[in-house]
Amino acid sequence: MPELPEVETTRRGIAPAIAGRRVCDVLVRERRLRWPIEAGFESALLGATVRAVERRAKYLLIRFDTGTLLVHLGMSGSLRVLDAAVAPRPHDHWDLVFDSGRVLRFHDPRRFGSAHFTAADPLDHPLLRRLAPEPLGGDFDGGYLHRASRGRGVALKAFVMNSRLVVGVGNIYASEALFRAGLAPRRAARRLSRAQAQALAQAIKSVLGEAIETGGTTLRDYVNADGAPGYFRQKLYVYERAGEPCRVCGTAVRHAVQARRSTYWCPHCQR
DNA sequence: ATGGGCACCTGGCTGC
DNA sequence: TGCAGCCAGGTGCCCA
Repeated sequence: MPELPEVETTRRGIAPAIAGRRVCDVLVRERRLRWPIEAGFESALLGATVRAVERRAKYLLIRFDTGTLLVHLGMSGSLRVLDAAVAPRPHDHWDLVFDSGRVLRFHDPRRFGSAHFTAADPLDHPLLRRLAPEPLGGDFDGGYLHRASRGRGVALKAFVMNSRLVVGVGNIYASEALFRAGLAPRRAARRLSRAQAQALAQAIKSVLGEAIETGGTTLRDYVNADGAPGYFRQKLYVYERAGEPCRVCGTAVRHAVQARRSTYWCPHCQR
């Protein structure tokens, strides 16, 4: 499912519902996620109070008075806030029940998602420690992108999806950002001019920012904290539009597989 | 260091 | 109707 805009939309949805609330029950139905849920998960969270809900890359950081819960939604995960009386469905793997009578429920059919509790600084956690800058932050700009691309033979599509370079750009928004920047996905990173790097950084920021404002992209099963889909799909220029006319020039959108992931681009608008 | 491929898992769709 | 095959918003890890 989710790339950065969908995770951020989830964060904004769950934060007001759980901030300041205390966990009065923890139910784990399936421990076999990407990494098994540790044995101490329930006892660590029981009785804890939510201080804030933050995001780093595609991880949600639910900060409690006692530590931090790191949640990743993988490919098919979602987090919803429901009335605690609502019966769980298949693939609802764990619940945090709050003193408000609401439940934070993690749903993930493919189980590529994860949940870790840590009492230490979450930014020092092995999963977060080596992550690159946030795309919407001030550390990420054309100059940074241009410097990082020097000597790199990798294709631009894979380059912008590399979480050691910049986080949060997944398969949908990589294609969309390259379209907005007018850059062909198979061009080598080292061939980026300074101006093109600037355009690409700006395109990444604009596409992610606009997707967040629209509630993210729902292709198949993504839903926000209220169970509603995102509407950015209607604004996609190329993703899953193979053979359809480019919204700018009318040329048929093309599709190819790069590094085992589908890539879409307009052969006329992108060079 | 860099780049590429694999693995993890379920469900939905396509085509024979 | 049944079923095999393929594909899907991610990413850590292993290999050359």
